[in-house]
Amino acid sequence: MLRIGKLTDYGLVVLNQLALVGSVKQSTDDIAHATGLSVATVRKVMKAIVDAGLVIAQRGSKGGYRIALAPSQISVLDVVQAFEGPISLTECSADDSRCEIIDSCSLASNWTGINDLLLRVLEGITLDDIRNPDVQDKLHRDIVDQFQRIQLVNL
Amino acid sequence: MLRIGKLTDYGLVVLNQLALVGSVKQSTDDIAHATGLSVATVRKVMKAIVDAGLVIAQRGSKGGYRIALAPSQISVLDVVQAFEGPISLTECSADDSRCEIIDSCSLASNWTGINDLLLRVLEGITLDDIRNPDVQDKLHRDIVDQFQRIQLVNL
DNA sequence: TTTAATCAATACCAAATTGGTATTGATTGG
DNA sequence: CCAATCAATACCAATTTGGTATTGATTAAA
Repeated sequence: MLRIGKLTDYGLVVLNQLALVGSVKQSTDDIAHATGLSVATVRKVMKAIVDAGLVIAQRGSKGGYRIALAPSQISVLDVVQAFEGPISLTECSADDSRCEIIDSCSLASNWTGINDLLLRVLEGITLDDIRNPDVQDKLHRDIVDQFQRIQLVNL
Repeated sequence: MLRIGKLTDYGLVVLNQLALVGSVKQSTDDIAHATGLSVATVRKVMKAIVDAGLVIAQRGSKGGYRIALAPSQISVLDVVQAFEGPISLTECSADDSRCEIIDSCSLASNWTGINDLLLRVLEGITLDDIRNPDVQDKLHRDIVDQFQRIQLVNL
């Protein structure tokens, strides 16, 4: 299900912080300090984004975290999926489950379509866009404009 | 938070059923039968879509439900909001709450932007589109095309 | 006016999820 | 070897969700 919990938000905050310092490694404590999050929570956040390959961890003394990709290469979808797992709006649009509502299950494919649509939108917004409000605003306006035009065509 | 639970899915299924029979009233039992949902669950579903004004209820003997608007006038956003309430992706983008993470709270506005974007997408898809796969597919393709073009512009 | 059909409101409960924290173990540089 | 650091897990309280049941209000019709 497409759901954005606090952890996802924290993830973006942490990635923003890591992007800020570039290739300088930062320890859990450093990150906790910089973001205002608790150390324990940061640890949980780090696990998700390390597992997702967005951040590189180095263990041991003088270890720490650094961002794995350029901010322009990290999409909001990447972050969301790192925390929420593979996103599907409904159970119907998930891979494994089968719908028990026999008669109306034709709707399932539609949720899937809507799901894809939202994923693409999230995929098109990068960490870089988010860190630069101007670019993000522009992106937003453009999409809205385009979308309204599309609506008209389909009336 | 934008989350689509089973009830929302059921809501769409029920609305689809009501759209199918047009202005003919249907009782809770009728709907339960037609959709395969339990009567108790249908009642819960009906409350949400009646409260949202998407369906008109008539009490008493020979009462029942009928759809309140043309399917082309009901958006997926309407249905989602009927069940999930006002949608905001994160608590940060909700009206009342304030973010405790002082340093990085500038990100909040970005979630709001992303949120708006997703809402517009959902707003642009109607019950009619969903019931007609062709139209929905076309809508989907168009948006994706447009979106990719926008991405290129912003590289 | 009584009755049966029907929706409305609410309350309840079990299960799953989420946010948050703590503990113990593995790795690494000095 | 040791101190710093990440990894893995386990835990818990609080909330949310799905699902059901119960009681009350309304209405048409006999």
